[in-house]
Amino acid sequence: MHYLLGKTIKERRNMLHLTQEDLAAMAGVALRTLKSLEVGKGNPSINTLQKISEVLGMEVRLEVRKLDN
Amino acid sequence: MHYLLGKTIKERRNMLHLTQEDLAAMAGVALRTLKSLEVGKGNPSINTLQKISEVLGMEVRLEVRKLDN
DNA sequence: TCAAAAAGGGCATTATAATGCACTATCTAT
DNA sequence: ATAGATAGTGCATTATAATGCCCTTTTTGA
Repeated sequence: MHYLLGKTIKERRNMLHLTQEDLAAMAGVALRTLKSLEVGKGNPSINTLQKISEVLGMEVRLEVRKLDN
Repeated sequence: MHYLLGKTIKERRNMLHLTQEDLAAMAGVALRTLKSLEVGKGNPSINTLQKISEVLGMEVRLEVRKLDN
């Protein structure tokens, strides 16, 4: 269901040359959690998402949908 | 912690003239869940957030942080 | 090649989000 | 002012996210 989310995280992580282990440690989330997330499994809380996003220099935003797609 | 998130949801909901009961029903989440979320309590999953965002014509996005704030 | 590193997954446990219920507080029209 | 509608909260329960352990698969550098 959140395949795109995991894909985004994985791509950004690779772009920064971080391993899953690096990112998980830096973000303060369990490696197992990050692994699952990246392959699109699970339904992360925004806490988890934000901790990871922080390290990736990204942010979770809630915004009005742009017209069209 | 997610005070801003709840505030955003509440503002958008009022803008659309929906009650918490309306929104919760339309989004398919428990009223209790929405209430807590709007006052900044809890740590919603992105599923919950997305269901609510959908009804509000909003979306949860993960994007690279803009330079500065 | 092939050994080490990195990624992916099964499963049990723990922490906590989601929910229901019942109540109180606040807002809103009359 | 006051009744009904809407919003906020405490607490117990249920569903599930987060985690740890351990093993398999895939990738990568020498």
